[in-house]
Amino acid sequence: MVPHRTARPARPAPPSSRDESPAPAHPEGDLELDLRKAAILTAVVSEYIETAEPVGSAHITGTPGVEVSSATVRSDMAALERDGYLTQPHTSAGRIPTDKGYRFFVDTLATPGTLGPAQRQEVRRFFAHVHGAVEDLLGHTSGLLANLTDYAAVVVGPTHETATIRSVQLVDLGPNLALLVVVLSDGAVEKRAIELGADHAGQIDDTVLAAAAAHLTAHLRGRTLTDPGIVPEGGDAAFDTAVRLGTQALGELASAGEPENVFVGGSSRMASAFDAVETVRSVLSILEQQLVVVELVEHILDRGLSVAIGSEHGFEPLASCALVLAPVSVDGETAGTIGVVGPTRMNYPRALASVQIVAERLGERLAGPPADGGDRGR
Amino acid sequence: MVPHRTARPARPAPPSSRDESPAPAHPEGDLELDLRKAAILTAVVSEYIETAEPVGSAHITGTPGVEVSSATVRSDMAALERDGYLTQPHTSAGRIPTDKGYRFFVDTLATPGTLGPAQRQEVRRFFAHVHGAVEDLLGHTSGLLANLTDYAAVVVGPTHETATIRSVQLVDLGPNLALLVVVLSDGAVEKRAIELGADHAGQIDDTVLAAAAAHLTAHLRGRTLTDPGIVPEGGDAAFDTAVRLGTQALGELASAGEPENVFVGGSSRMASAFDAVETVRSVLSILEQQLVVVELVEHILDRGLSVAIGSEHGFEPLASCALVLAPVSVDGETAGTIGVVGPTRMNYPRALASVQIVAERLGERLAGPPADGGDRGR
DNA sequence: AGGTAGCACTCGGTACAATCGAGTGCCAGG
DNA sequence: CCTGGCACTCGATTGTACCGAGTGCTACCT
Repeated sequence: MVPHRTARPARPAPPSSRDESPAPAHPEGDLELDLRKAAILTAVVSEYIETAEPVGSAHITGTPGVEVSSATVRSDMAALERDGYLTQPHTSAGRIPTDKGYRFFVDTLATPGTLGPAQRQEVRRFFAHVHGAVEDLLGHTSGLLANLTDYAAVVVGPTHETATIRSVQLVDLGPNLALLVVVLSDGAVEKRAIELGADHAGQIDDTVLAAAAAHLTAHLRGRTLTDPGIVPEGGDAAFDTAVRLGTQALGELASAGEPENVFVGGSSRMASAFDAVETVRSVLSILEQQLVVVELVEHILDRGLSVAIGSEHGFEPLASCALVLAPVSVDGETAGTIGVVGPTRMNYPRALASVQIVAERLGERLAGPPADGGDRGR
Repeated sequence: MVPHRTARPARPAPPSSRDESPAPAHPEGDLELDLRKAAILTAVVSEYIETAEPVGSAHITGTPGVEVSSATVRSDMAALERDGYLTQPHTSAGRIPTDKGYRFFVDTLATPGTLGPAQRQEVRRFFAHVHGAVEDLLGHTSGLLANLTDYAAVVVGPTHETATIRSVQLVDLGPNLALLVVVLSDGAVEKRAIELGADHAGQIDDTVLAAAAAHLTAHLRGRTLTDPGIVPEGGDAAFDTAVRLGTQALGELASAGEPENVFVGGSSRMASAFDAVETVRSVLSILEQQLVVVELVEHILDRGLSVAIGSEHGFEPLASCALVLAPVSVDGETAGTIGVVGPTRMNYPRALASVQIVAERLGERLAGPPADGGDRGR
């Protein structure tokens, strides 16, 4: 129920890195961070997320849990740096968090953050007013999420792998051209053009197409696209040809690398997220490759993470990015994923809160279209 | 056949701006540019497109048509500046072209430029290998065009306004849910979910749906989505309900602001096109709003332009951009538009050449799917 | 022992002046 | 009408000094 806490094993720190630590064996957390160190680290991360500037020891004295002098903070910061939670861009500058530092911050986050009333309102209005096909809904959702978080948002729709065929239709489109239209149980509609070829010209008319379509529907209903089974022939020549062409088109459709409906919204926001133009360009170009995005998202989820920070996802071109993901569940089943992509110094609390609430609402919406009438949900 | 030459009236210069000109009445072109001035302007534009730096008088002495000293060039440049073709970023800097300067450059361009063999090869390979539905083809085409030009590319597919209905189908999707699937004559497939409502539960089964669909098809075939006409009722209650719900969904479908299938590719390339991050951000955010893009493109075409430079399109947020467009014609009819969006200092020759060839090939492809077999076209 | 105050040190950023040089406008002379 | 020459402009570059935020270390305090 708390998707931002990642399912990583309890001991993230490699044991070999501790022998340097001057800290004595505390009675409390074994090799977890000192309470104060934790507070300091949290403060540094928060501050850096906000200001994007290296934060010095003096800046965080006085924040809750850090009622000590700057000198003490300094020594703790040095320790945190030794342990890999912080870095210095250069000597005599403040510290900035490492990926590991962000990780700690996210993992110890008490609450995923809450949205402001304006944001909540936006979400409510969105789901009250949005309409149209599922594809459009998903597309617009990516826009919503981008708006809420001010980062790029991705929405990966459900794959049709488990969806079964509900109907097959063949529509005449003119000379020698027909269209195969397949409706799947999840409401998706796939289509593919079929060339009849000059040799069957005239033989295959509307009647034949309709008969062949009925035949295909009868035999394919309930099967999946990827494993349609075999459709027997058994009519006259024209009929069999139509069936054969239809089956063939169906096969091509299944193998034609489904686009895995994925929507990336708000990528323009990456422009302000980084200062180096080259970084912006490369990140944008990654986001354009929807296939890569899908793979990345699935790779991250496979590893059991819902937040992947910088190097954690192991995808070099996005090393300066973090992803916050959440599955969308419909009736208990996972029906896609949504998430945001931002700089590693992203506002995690807000991102987590936004992703969580949108995932939830989207799930509800996908489960049952809006109860007509009262649109002031919940 | 030469789409880059715009259809603007012959005399772009307002007559009032000439009385300042010290140049005597030339016997040749009345108030067209001096031959040498034209050469100089062209040289400045070319140079600036290449280097992105203000070009000084000395840089272009010696280029064809400009066999004079730098001093002469200077005085001509001053005149060109007075006439609004060039500007100086600041005193004692070189000149950069104004929108009007680019316009002249484009209008007097002898040839739209030719692509390198590598590019030609890329186009050929693309159209030889691409496959799948029209939507995918258009989407990939935007990627191709972005690759060729190194700018963002837009592909606007044909609207379905004139397409007629070929088939209407109603598919049962589970409890109280059905799907309306409409196939149009241009091969497009539209769909919309229909809620049957609890009160008809059980009454409307597969058989009723099929009958209603056949009824709808019979009466709607050949009509357009926007003007479907009236479908008579005339069966039992369940049948009529199904027909009514279907008609209603059809109406919603038509009015539900068709997404006007539009594809924007390669927007990441805008990151390198401008130096100001803010410009990048705003341009990208425009490109994300497909509706705006479509309107802009149509607005430009309506004005008879195929190249819109900076202020010419009158769209403030893209004032620093130029668009190069070309219609895609299929069997003599316009079936969409493709184009590129880049900085005003874009490589017009290459952009024009790329847009032209891709538009042509895309048209051919849309007219008739690939002649199976020999894919070494033309 | 852990925290603190103090201190020397580092080093990026800024401010300022000097200089450079690309480029201009103008003018007198071919 | 073009050209060479010249004074001038002004952004960019370089060098220098300096400021100050921030650090690490150590002696000292509780």
